[in-house]
Amino acid sequence: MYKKKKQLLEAKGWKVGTVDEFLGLNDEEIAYIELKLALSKKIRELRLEKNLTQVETAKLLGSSQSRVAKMESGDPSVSIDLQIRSLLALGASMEELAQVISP
Amino acid sequence: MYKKKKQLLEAKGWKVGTVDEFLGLNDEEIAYIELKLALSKKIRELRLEKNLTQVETAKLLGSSQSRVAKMESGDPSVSIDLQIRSLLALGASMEELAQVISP
DNA sequence: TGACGGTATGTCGTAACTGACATATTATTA
DNA sequence: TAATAATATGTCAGTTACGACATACCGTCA
Repeated sequence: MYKKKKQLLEAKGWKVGTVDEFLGLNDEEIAYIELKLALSKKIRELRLEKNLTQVETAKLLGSSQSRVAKMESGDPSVSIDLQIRSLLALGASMEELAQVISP
Repeated sequence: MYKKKKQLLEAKGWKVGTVDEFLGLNDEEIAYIELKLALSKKIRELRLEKNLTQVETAKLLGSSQSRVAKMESGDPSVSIDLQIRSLLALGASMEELAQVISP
């Protein structure tokens, strides 16, 4: 199974076992999850750019290390809302944000 | 008071009275609210493009008319997450989404 | 090997969001 | 004017997302 599909499923909170578990994910859901994963990567990217640990970043955001880890993995318990607020707090511009969504 | 500022404050859930209420909104918060308002407008735009009422749209989204109205007004009780999911459900592409964020 | 810094994973109580409903407001048309 | 359709506003109970904490995992360096 391709890595991207696996990530999609895992981000949805599913365990990957059989192939046809892909059924049940419609276009909107796939777009949503891909968006979340793209934001994940950008958060980690900005954090590393600034040479911050997850603990330091959590403090900066008023959050916790575990939640930062979840943000960066596209965990189902993390909303896109929080990801965007975090990116803005990390200094991302609107242009950068837009580029994450549509590179 | 300019309309945009008024919208910003109202979206934040504040009543507009005096000028210095603007204090307390930092850059990130302003960016967040502007983003929410931009998404609001796009939701209405797509809905009207499809000649849907809020009631019809609510049914399409599995939501309610009142929440659609709030989505379209950038109400503080509506998350960016819900706005994005709604836009995707209304058929918005990633490119459109990106353009909303950075026109 | 062990210790340590960084990250990942799981759980929990609380706060924020959500759909639903009631009701108010606005616009249009007879 | 009244009636009707569309939208806006307010509230609330159920759900979800949140920060916090504990603990597990992983790499690196002594």
